[in-house]
Amino acid sequence: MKKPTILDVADSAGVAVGTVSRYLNDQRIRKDNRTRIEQAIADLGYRANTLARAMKTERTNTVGYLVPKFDEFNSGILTQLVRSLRARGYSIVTFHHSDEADAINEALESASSRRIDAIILSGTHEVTEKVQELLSGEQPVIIFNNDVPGVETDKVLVNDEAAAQDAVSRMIDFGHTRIGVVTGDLNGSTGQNRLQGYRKAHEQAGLSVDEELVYVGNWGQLDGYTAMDRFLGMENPPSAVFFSNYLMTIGGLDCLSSNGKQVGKDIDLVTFDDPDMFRLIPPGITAIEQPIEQIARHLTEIVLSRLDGTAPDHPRNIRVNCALKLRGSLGVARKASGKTHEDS
Amino acid sequence: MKKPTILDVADSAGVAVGTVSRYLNDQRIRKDNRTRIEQAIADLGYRANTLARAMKTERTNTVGYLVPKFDEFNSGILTQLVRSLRARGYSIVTFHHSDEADAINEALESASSRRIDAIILSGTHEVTEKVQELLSGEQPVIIFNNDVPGVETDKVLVNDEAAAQDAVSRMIDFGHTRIGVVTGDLNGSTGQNRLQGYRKAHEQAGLSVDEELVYVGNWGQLDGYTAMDRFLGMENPPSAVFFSNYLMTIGGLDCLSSNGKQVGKDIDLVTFDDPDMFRLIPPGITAIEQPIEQIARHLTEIVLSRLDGTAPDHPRNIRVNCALKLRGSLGVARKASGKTHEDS
DNA sequence: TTGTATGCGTTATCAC
DNA sequence: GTGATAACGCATACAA
Repeated sequence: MKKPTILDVADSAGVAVGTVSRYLNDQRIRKDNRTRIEQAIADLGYRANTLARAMKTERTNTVGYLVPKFDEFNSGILTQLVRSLRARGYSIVTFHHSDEADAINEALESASSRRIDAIILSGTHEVTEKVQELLSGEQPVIIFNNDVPGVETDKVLVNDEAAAQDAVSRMIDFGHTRIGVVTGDLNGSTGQNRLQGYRKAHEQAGLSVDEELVYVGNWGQLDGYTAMDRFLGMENPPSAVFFSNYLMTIGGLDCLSSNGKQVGKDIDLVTFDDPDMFRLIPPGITAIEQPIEQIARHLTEIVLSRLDGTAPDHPRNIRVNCALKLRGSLGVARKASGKTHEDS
Repeated sequence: MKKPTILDVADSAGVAVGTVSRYLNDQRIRKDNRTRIEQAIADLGYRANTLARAMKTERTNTVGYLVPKFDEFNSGILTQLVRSLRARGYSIVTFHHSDEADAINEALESASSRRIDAIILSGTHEVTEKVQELLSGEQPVIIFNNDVPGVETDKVLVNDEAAAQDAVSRMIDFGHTRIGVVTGDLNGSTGQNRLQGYRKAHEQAGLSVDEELVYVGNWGQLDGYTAMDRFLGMENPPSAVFFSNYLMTIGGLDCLSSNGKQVGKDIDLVTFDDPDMFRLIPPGITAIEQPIEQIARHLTEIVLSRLDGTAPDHPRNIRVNCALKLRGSLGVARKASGKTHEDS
């Protein structure tokens, strides 16, 4: 028993297919025809075939979402996007690539082959050429989180450098002069800029950076562990560490705990990303909170306006700010600073 | 400049469309034709139109993934699924419904209208009727995590009741007699079974359950906070609490921290779900670890076999076991039990 | 093995 | 407003 088509509906309602089609697309219809069509649809359990529609309209009402992994941040964005885009009739097809070039290519080809209407992606340097190819097509591409430099398209990024600089400056304010940094892949803007913020903070304070304290990882938990392990093994270890994302921070915390070191006492710690649990890990992890809702809102707005055709011709370039959540892991006890704004 | 079609490729290669089509579908082709077609495809940047193909083949190579929210558990499963299904040419379109009936219906209608080949869903009681409708169609439906009773289809579930019972029994072993429980929505099997495990453990130990200690929440962080707050306010508070998922645990931890209570000292705590950070929250949260990889593997295997047609006629019903990770939050210090296996 | 023709379920373009 | 009909891009049965 095959799925009913528009033709079955037309038969059952005693009208022509064109009329049914017009009904489905909210065009003017005689009232009695309308009721009979609705009846027929209900009787037959008819569901419009999106594929056939897409063939004519060149619109699949589908948006691609391509990220390196579904971590807390990307899942959070996805949650919002599914909701807000679904409200406008769009579905989201997801891809993740683990930063592997093959996976990225496969995903982009699949996306292209599926004729998705737009793609939202967290950039990687690997991505550049394929994205250029996409851009030469007619599908809007929106980049978030990790920039793909040299690509001219809509972007929603956080102010990585400024946020990192601000955070590290705070660490310096608290009296730290030897601050370790664990950053992610430097091929991406995120890794680069967060490290750059770390350097700028030092520069501004007239401190020089001991390159031994700069650890370049790849965003993974293990990287954080390894980095912290190296720091702890040093003759002159850092008194505080700045982590560029939460997964590496978890690794670092794991290492500290394995070595019996106490955060906020033996060593201070500040991190990019603020998952809920950081508040609960004593003495509270000082963290840079990325405004997930805000980012998702911008993405939604941009996607929809591009698809509506109401977007400006030039690519938009949005930078959102992050908030530093001061908590015990930046030794508040050690030096009672004037304002320590904590979330309630 | 429109996207090239199979016809353009055929022209450019000097062959007929049928030949190109056969090439695309890995059928036998004369060698020289093959090379010329490949050349043409490269020249034109041709990408097969999945939609048009799907209209003929009735296969979209798309699998739907419908969950209440993209939390750590569901995101973890999704990560694995995207990878393993992509390897077989399938893309995943995601939906989340926040347990709202409207959202569920919309998602299922969208899925149906998109002619996805199969759908993997974390059940809800709300889902029942619509799922039945789907099942009467030809799309395979695979249920995981939360059962939809009365629906006959493939299922991959964890042994909720046994795992909970085991965990609570351990708590009783440790000397607890007043154990609070915070469970999720009792309309779902997950909430029901985990609570049932709690009851069974009591029964088996000859303890009666004080119904005052049973808090029914809805899986959210706030529920955990509220529950713990109520427990703490009691005249005769529980000496330990069992949480049915990690989000509620976070809420509970938050409440404890706000009230200056120490886990593993003032109160013991065991939870379903084991996100990485639970190891790091002192003194370590004793947790029931769900085997995400294993679940995802089963789901993949079932989906693929259904789509291959190699699956048995009868629905499969898989139950996987969970591991209890004993940590400090179940007062090991208080009563040194014989075996306390901790992950290394 | 290859070319040709038909149809998949819609929408859009016509006359009516 | 409505009905008939030609596309959309591909796979496939059939003829060559």
